[in-house]
Amino acid sequence: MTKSAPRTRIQEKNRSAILEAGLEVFSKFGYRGSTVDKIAEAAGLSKPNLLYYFPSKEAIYLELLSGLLDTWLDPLRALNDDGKALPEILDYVGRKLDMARDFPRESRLFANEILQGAPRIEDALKGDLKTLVDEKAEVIRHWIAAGKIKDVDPHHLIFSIWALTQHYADFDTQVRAVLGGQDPFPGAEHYLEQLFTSRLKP
Amino acid sequence: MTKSAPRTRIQEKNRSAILEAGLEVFSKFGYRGSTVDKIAEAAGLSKPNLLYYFPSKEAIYLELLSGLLDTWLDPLRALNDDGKALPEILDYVGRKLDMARDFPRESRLFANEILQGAPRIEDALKGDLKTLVDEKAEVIRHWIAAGKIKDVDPHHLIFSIWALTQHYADFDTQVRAVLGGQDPFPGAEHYLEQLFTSRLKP
DNA sequence: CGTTGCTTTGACCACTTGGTCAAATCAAGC
DNA sequence: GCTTGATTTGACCAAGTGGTCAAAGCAACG
Repeated sequence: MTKSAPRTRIQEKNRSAILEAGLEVFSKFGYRGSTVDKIAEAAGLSKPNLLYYFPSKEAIYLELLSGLLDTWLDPLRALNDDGKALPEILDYVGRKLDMARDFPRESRLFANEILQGAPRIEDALKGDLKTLVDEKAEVIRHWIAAGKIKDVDPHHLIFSIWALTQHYADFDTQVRAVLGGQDPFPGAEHYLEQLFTSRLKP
Repeated sequence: MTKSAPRTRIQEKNRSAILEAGLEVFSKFGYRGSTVDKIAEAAGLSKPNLLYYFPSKEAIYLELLSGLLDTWLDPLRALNDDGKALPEILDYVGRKLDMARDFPRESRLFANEILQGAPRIEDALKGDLKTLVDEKAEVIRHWIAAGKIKDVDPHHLIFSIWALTQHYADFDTQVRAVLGGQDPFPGAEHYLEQLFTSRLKP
C-alpha cells in the first residue's frame, strides 16, 4: 500500500517523477551527498515545487527505501518447497542476478543504507527480513534432511547468494575496470550456476 | 612511500591521530556525510588545528584511500604458484575473511568509494588493480591447465572471493540482524572453505 | 466571465560546512 | 629569561543546504 493515494493525474506524474529522480540521485551520491536541488532538477521541477509534493528530502528517501525492501525480497519469497530443490535455488540465484543487472540503482541505494549502518531500516531488518530468512532457512533445512541437497548452513547459503549477485551491481565500477569494460553478466551467470551446483548437488 | 615525512614527534602523533579519526568517521558516514569538525573532534583537535596538518578534508581522504588500496591487495599479491593450488586459494580466502573481521572500517571505506563510482581511484582500478588481477588470473589458469583445480573463470573466481568475504564487513549490520546478533565469522569461515573446496577440488 | 482550488515560483531564511587568518601559546636552544 | 619557530585557537567568511512563504499562474466549472 502506497502513501495517501494521489488524486489528480498531474500529482501521480510528478510524484513518480520525483521518486525516479530520487532513485537516480540517491543511488549515485548516497543520502548525504544528494541535494534536494539535484533531485528537483533531475525530476524537471523547481525545488519548492518538489517540496510541494514531498514534505522533505528524507520523506522521498524513506518512501524509496520502504518500497525497495519489498521488491528486493520478492525473489526470496518465491523460494518454495516445491519438489526440486537445486533448480529452485539456482532459479533464485538467477533472479537475483537479473535484478543486479536490470536494477543496479536499487541495489546501490540499498547497499548505501546498509553500509551506513542501516539507521533507517534496522527494525525492518531485525523484523520482517529476519523472519523471512529464518523461514526460508527452514525450507532449506528440509531439503538437506531429505537428501535433496548437500549439507550447508542455510543462512550462510543465503548470504552468499546475496553477496555474489549484488556484488555485480554494487561494485560494477570495479568489476568492469578489472575486466577492461567487458560485460560481466554472461560470465557471472555461468560461474554462479556452476559454483552452487558443485556445492549443493548431492 | 608516504607524503613528506613528518619531522617532530608531535607531528607524527597528530597526523596519525587524524588519519585514524578520518578512517573512523569516513567509514561510518561516507565522504559527503563526514565533516571536518567530526574528524577533528574524534582526533582530539580543533578544526583549524587539524587543517594545520592536512590542507583539506579531501587530502585526508585521499591519503587514507591510497594507503588502503595497497593494504587491501596484499593478500592477493601473496597468491603464488607454489605447488599446492587449492590450499593456496583457501589461504587467500581465509586471509581476506580475517581482514573483513579485523579491519571492517577499511573495507567499508573502500566499499563506499566504489559504490559512488570510484571517482578518485578509477585510474588505480584500471591500472594497478587490473594488472595484478590479470597476473593472478594467469596463475590460476596454469593450475587449471595442470589439472590441479577444476575449470573456472579465474576473474569471476577472484570476484567471488572478494564479494563473499567483504560482504561480512560491509553488510555486517544486515548479517547480524538476520542472525540475531550471533557472530557470523566462525560459520562464514567453514561455509566458504567448503564452498570453494567443492567447486575447485579436481 | 469569475470564482475556486490546485500548482508553480522567486525571494528569502537559518543553519551547516570547508576553509582562512591573525593573534596567542608553547617548547627548546641560547 | 629571551628569541625563534612550531603549534593552537577564536573569530570570521563565503558557499551550499534544507526548507518556508506569500504571491502569482492556471485549469475547470458554474
